[in-house]
Amino acid sequence: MEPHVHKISCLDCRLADLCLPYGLKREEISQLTIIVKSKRPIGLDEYLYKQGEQSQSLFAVKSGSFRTFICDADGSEQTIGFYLPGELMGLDSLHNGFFSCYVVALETSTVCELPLSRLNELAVKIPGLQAQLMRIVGKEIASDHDKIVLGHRSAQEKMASFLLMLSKRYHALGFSGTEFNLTMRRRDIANFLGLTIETVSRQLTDLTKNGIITVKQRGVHINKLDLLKAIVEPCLSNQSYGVK
Amino acid sequence: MEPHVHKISCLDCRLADLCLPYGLKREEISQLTIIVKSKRPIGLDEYLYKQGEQSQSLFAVKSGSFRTFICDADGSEQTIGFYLPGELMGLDSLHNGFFSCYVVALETSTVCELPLSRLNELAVKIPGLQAQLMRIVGKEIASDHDKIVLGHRSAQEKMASFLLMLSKRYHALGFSGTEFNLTMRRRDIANFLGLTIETVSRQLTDLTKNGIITVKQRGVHINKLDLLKAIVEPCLSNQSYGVK
DNA sequence: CGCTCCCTTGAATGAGTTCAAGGCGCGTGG
DNA sequence: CCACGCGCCTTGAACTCATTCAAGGGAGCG
Repeated sequence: MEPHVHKISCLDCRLADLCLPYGLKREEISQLTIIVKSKRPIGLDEYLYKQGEQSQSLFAVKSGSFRTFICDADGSEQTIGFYLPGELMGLDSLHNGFFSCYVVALETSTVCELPLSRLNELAVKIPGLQAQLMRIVGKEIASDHDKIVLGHRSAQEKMASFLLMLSKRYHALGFSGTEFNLTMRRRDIANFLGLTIETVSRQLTDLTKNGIITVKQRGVHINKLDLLKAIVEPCLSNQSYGVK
Repeated sequence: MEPHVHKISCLDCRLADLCLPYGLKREEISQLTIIVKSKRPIGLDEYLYKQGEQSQSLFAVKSGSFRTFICDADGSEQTIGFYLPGELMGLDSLHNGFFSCYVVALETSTVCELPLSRLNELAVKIPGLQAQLMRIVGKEIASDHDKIVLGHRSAQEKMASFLLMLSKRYHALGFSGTEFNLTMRRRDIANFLGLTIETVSRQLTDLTKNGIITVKQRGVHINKLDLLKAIVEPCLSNQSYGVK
């Protein structure tokens, strides 16, 4: 028996305002819903797509989380980032139609598939959709710039930034911004931040000793958000100009 | 007397194939030309736009070169990248309508201004323009990913990558890929790569001692392109899948 | 229970920074 | 035309932060 894939309309999706439908009229969202393909859940360590594959679609995270990384010539991974619900994956493929990254699930996760051909058709008809797509793309670029800057910072600043980045994103999703689970392994964090596992571990220990956070396995509790922000402060660009 | 600004049509521009007009029909390029505003030249160290300013336009480099950077809370600069002719600046502002970077000229340079309102109108009418805009945006994202990865590399690899990146881009512009001038200062290179000026200097010296390059002031000659590539090799993602 | 994977901790090493000094090229003004 | 001064770049030596190497603890699972 075929597993039944329950299709949720973008109209009912609680992530709509963080995702493509933001700013669209009900009627327009209905049209968007039509082109969205639901996929079966992606399991832990399962690939959503691979570097070099031809891209037919973009993907929005419906639930769970993903890690995206590039593979070097010698086969070693370079984690580029993490995706949480509401975020759009596959934008890198707009360049030439091929994915330039791997995307792998950090837990059992679900996605909405957006076939590019149909998305482009619709974007021409719905200017608001085009606009939102551009906003999302611009956000991706701005966030990549933050990552570039972060790469030049100390281990402590990297670690603090990483935690704050997650805190903000979980908060925006309506979850707690001070208590959440790290769905990625330490080595993923280390690889993402350009540090070793040992350094990540030591940084977490230091933050714990200072009473700023409490860590229990993958679980993190931020006790002193202000102190965490104070660590990151000097490397923050003043870029909160009217952010949505 | 008003300085006369000579307007060159995109039809005649030798950069057209590297810029927005790529893939458009002659008729469509004419329409694009109409919305392009020529601006007076930008002088050395002059700003094209600043972080926090409202964005009305994107800008294409017509001649010269630019540096883009973010300012920290404490006022220190973080160079994000460099722009050469044919490249599009201001994509980061698509996020929320405000520039998240500064852009400053590294030499006397000229740009084409593309008012966003008119560009968006036109993109709806010309699907090919929309497509090319998306390709450019995707390229920006892919190149940002390369920069993130580069941030985790050794000083030698960073330096070699930087030179190769310039080599490729100059070559694509029809200039020599093995002999060119660095239009940026050492401190800009250092800041971009997340190194100190001293380290950049030492790396250049090392490459010179190995006979790989010859440096005279801002002038660089790559003697052994293959050796330079060999240094970068291990950090290259296999991402030349059908690149234009 | 014993394996494996994940994470932590400690000590030695090293790449890149910091600090300090000096050289080179270029514009300015005598 | 030369002298001076300033910015830009290079070089050397000491230091430091993160890495590397090595060992051990703890959770989850067959």
